[in-house]
Amino acid sequence: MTIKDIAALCGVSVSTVSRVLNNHPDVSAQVRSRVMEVVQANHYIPSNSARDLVRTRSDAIGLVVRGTANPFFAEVLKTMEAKVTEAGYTMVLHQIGTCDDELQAGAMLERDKKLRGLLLLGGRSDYAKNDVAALNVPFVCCTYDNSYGTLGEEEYSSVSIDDEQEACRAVKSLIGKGHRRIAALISARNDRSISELRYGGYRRALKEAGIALDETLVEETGSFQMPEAYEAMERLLKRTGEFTALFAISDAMAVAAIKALDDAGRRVPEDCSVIAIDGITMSAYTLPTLSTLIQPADQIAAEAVRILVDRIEGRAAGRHVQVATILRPGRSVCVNQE
Amino acid sequence: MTIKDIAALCGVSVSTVSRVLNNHPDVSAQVRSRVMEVVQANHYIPSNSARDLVRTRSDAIGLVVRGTANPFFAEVLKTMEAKVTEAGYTMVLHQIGTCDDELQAGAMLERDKKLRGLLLLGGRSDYAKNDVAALNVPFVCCTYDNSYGTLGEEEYSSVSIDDEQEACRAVKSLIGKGHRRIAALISARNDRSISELRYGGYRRALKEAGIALDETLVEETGSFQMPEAYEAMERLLKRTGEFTALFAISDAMAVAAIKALDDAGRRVPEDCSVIAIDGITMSAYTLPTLSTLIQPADQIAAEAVRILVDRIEGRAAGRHVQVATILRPGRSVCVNQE
DNA sequence: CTGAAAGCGCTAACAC
DNA sequence: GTGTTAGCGCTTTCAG
Repeated sequence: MTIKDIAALCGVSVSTVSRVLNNHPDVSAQVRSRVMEVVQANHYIPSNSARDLVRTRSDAIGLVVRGTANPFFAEVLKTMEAKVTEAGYTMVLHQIGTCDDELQAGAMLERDKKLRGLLLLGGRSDYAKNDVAALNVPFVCCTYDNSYGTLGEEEYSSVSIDDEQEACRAVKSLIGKGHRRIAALISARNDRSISELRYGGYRRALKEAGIALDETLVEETGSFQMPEAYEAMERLLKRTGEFTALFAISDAMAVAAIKALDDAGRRVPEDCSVIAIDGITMSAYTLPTLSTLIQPADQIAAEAVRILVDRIEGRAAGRHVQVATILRPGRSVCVNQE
Repeated sequence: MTIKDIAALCGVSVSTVSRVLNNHPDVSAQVRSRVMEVVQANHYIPSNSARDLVRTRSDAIGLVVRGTANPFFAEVLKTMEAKVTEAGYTMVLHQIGTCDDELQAGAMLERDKKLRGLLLLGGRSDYAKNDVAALNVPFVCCTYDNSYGTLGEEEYSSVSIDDEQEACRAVKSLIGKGHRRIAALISARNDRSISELRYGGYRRALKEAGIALDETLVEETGSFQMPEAYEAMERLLKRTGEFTALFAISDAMAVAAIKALDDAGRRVPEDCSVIAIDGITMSAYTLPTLSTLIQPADQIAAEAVRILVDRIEGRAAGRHVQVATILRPGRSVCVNQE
């Protein structure tokens, strides 16, 4: 069933049907309702392929989300959609796996949907010039920047927290409570991304407090998932129990770690304080509720859309915003009782 | 940059470029490598719109996921993708919000991507004949069926748990532990879907045990989210504390309820046992770990793909599979101690 | 092995 | 207010 069939069924031309379908004003009410009738009756749906192909320009902003599982992204996504609409654009969402390439996905979307701009939610922090050359519209990296890449400041935009700084802050808050033997649960020491950055913050906090780094207190999970975090914590506990606090680089990892501690007979926070970074909804409802530095999802989303729209409309060049986290005090941290 | 530009740049025709791009064998190695070179250098990406438009048939199976937030779906999705590939098809994923219409989204996808079949993950349980008339390929409803609809058995396929039966089983397990005053945390009494079905199972379990239904022990959350579940639990606790166990229709709701109970000074399971249905990863890592009936994600996914492929290849008519849940014993249930 | 040409279904001028 | 028609970028016969 094509627009041609509908036109024939109605005894009008394809352009008239097209006009009705696209809410153009210059169609008589009579013809309009007749066309709508036939469209409904035949369950006719216009082909987006054909539409996208013929349209030379759109008001669409693309959003490529890398990592469906990340619950934090769901919250950002919601606000982004609202802000994009508010700015008079439409949003095209595209989710990809953690293993997929967000730049390639973005380039594809740009091509197909004739995007005006691109929002990248989660991605690599090591873009080279040639990587982003595939993109011909402004883009904003959300929740990450280009710490390990070779892009110039002007060549991209970003909105994120200062991962190194915030991790440092989290660990220092532990130190402030009298903890000196602080374990770290990270994804990987050198993932050229979030984990590496936050691990760097952990190391700096220790250093600035005059505490020597003890690598036996650091465990890598290899992922951001709960099962792997639980297992990593088991390994750590098997190796050494000599710590009074734990810094986890994400909420989900922290929650799994608390369970591992509990299973090993160590109470949280009495026997081990736990702090993390993220601030997802879930960790506010687990017991004990998690103390964490929350990434302000709404602010990140709003800022990202604002920057992108400004760029699209020619009001700005590459801009980089770092938003501050907010401490959400839970019940997982207490003063060192040793 | 179009295929024409690439052709011009290479000094060949568009058909040759097309052949290279689609891995057709009849192109000389020399020309092939030259074309690839130019494609890479120019970051050329073929237009999917144009491709989809011209292609009359594909090997694609569409997957429409309704409700990004649902962590259970993420697990099903993964297995589905593997099984679809294994069967020699490609998968096209499309995520929509809880408020969107999965049939419309599916019809659109079918049209655009020339689908051979459709997998619907999460959806309404009350389709009428006219609703599904928009679909021209076989489809399988996953995690739900048509309990409240008017479809004939032959008109669709489904893979799900028996929500009423499993809820009944969950509540009976509570009764078996000596509980008689059992509260229920549901989404809505009459959502014509999961919540209504599971609430029905709750009522039947009570009835068959000779326990009168006490509506004051039933609270509606209006959603499946944790904050709403927490608040609903607060309302319930404010109204009455006279229950020794709680049945929640989902894991996430149960975890939030446990937190509400804890905040109200009631220990789980000592003061109140809690059981739910779902079996998401998260609830195995909260404290106390949740006792729940797990929906076997892998089995649902595998079964759904098998049914769909059978239908596509003409080996079967509408088929309906109900998979059994598996009890995952946690620490949230104990014998009634009153 | 390679090229020319016919559409896929639709929108948007441009006529009437 | 309505119809005619030229492409959008691509794949795919069909020739050579």
